[in-house]
Amino acid sequence: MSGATPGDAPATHGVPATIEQVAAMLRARGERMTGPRRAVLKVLAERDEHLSAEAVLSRVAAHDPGVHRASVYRTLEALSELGVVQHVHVTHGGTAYHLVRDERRHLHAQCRSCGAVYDLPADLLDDVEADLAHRHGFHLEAGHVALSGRCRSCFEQLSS
Amino acid sequence: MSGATPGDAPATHGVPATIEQVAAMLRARGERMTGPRRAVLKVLAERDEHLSAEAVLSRVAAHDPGVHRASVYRTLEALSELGVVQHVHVTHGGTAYHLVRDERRHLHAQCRSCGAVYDLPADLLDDVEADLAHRHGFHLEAGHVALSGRCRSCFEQLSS
DNA sequence: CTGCTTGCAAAGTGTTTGCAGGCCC
DNA sequence: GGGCCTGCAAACACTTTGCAAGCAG
Repeated sequence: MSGATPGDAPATHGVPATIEQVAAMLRARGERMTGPRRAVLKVLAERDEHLSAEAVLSRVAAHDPGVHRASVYRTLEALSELGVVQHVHVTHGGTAYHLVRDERRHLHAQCRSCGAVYDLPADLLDDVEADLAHRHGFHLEAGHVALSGRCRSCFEQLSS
Repeated sequence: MSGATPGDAPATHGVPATIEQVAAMLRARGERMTGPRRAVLKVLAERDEHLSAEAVLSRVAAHDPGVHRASVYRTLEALSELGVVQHVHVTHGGTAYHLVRDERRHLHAQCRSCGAVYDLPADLLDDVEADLAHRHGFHLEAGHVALSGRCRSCFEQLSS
């Protein structure tokens, strides 16, 4: 028995619910759980938002100013490779990160005008994905970049 | 009568076929046709490729080393606003540019692994576009960012 | 103690901007 | 010859990297 909170599954794979589960996943690959990594996970878990690396940094820094920018970038990359974090490329300011949650799988759309990022149903592009795979051999990963366009209010503003 | 090549339409709007037509479109807005702009248009017309700003610069520089990087960026932006050039955001190295051609309207997909950009049928996302507009008020501009995924060969390489 | 991770600082990439002079129309 | 455009250089935002020390397991 480990020191995991009662009710936790061992979870050395799949979508983890606690920091200790992520720690186990890291150790299973010969990697380690550290202060900065814990801090980044906490920030991502606190809010269900799409945070830029810089936004993660400043929230981490609020509680622990010692954590360096480079460590945040390296942590986000490590957690992405683990499959615990997903990153989405957006056009405005780089890359957005969030925890992977089974219940919350979704796609992204970004407004070209105001930069806001919206969540879309996960299955929106399923048909297109199948079509691309069969007809072109291209394996779409639809969640990896935000679709671009105009949100309702920006669109109306353009017409007026 | 302007000095346009015989057979040219006046074209102060729509998709132009010659540099003089673009010049007319610029003048109609109080802007000007210049050496650097001509050079950029020539480079884009020579190849039906997706060129990065830096690639445009180096091809322009091959014939006219005096043209500055900043002018290429400003020209590409000016021509985009005119509607003569389209830009597509790709994840690897920034932004890709190409001339707008009615016959060649298309979407883009980029391989996450090798970075190659593929053209896709223009109507691929028409249904999704209509759906998003009606149900979410989001007006998709599907050609503005490249869809992401893995091309056939990179996908097969991952599985092996 | 082994070696994965960190903090630091510097470099890197792609792009933008302020300014004085130059050239289009 | 008015003012849009240019070349120049510096700044910009975001991200990556080499290195020696630090800490997890």
